[in-house]
Amino acid sequence: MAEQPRIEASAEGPGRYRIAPTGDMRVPGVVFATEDPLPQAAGDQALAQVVNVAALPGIVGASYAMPDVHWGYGFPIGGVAATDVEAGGVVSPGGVGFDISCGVRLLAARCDRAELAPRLPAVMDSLGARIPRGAGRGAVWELSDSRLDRVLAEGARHAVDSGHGVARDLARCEDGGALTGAAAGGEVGRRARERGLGQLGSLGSGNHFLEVQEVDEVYDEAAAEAMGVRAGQVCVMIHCGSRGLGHQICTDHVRTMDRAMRRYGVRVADRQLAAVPVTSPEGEAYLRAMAAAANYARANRQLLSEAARRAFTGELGTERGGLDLVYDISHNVASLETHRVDGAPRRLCVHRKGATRALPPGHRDLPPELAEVGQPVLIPGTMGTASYLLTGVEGGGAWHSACHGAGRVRSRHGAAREIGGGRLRADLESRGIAVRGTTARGLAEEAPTAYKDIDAVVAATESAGLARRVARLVPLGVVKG
DNA sequence: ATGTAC
Repeated sequence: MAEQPRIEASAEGPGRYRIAPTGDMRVPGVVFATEDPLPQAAGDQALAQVVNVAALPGIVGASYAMPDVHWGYGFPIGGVAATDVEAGGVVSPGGVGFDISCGVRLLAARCDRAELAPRLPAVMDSLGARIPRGAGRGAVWELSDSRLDRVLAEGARHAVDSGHGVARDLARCEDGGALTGAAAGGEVGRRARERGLGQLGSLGSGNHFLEVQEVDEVYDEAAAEAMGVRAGQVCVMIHCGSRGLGHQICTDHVRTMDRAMRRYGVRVADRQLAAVPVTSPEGEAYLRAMAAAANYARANRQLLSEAARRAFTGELGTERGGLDLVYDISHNVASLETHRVDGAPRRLCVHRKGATRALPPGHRDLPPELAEVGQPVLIPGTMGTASYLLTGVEGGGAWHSACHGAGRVRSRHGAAREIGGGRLRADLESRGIAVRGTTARGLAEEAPTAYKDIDAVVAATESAGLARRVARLVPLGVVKG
């Protein structure tokens, strides 16, 4: 176990802690938190990982940690790191995570809680029957090889073009629903493709979910209205990623980089930080494969949205059951962005792993209808707890990034030992939250006690000036992966 | 997160 690094309050403002550069660190560590900046889990090495990331070739600014930071593979989950592409900056699959483009989508229903209430059990049953979940195969849309190619290249756009959604959906997806520059060749290996064929339109497992929610509180009426949500409204939130395809791509490219690193003279503090220069053939190949997996994840959330729409319209009719996309955003991805560094614009490879992009009002990457309010930032809560809709703010730190969720503080095993799934289900149902899917063990592993308090994480994110609250959502029903 | 171990 590495020694816990020294961390101190930052002079740059409230809600910030700093790890001064020592040893091989090229930049400081910056941890955003209101109090107790140390991750709570016993043996959690997240801060040591913040230090390791600070030593990556080409890193600029700082090695950042969001308020929900916890221990991950190589990089901490809740970590943000940018490298200077033209100054030998590296790209690392560990800085994106195994679940490439894991993310969240929020849809707004055309009804309120009271209108839905009599039909909620039937809607939940229909969702339970329509939403593939759990490990392994199961898909809303079984793909042929050529269809998979289109999904990898065009993401949610191909799903919509094929009748799975409406054109307006794409305007409300980050990057218009498709990252450009996705792999056209062997960067996505045969095993990754095989795993992807049978999983498009599926939740997966762990903390992934589809929830029916109610808008519990609105903090900014104007922003909420621009985004298409209002108090009392029913919403659907989907949290999932690129399933086995993204996992296999990460595995394959970590192995390739682990072998290639020496050739580029890249030395890292932890083998799990395997990295190569962004401009190297291996770096470019990873970014193309990552984009393909990101497109798969976006199409995955699009297909699940369609399944949810069928469940809602089936029970509520085509008018009341309509689901309008609020936004779709990833929290596990690297992107090439231009930012000012020491006063000059630089091309950066920004790794966000368990961190959400949070563009401020007026940013040119926003669609016109969101230009005034900023980028919607979707923060999924833990089962049975609140979720949040935030928006990016001017001057947001960490290259315009925010948190991504509550952040685990107890292992799956530890969580399951603490509370039985049966009791948890009874607790949820006694609070009027319908649960469909998963096993007792699956429920117990995701117990709210295994996570930080989402309200506190979001408050810390806001007070650190990373993003601000637009609305809070609470669950009415959950379909667990 | 993950055909929860190559």
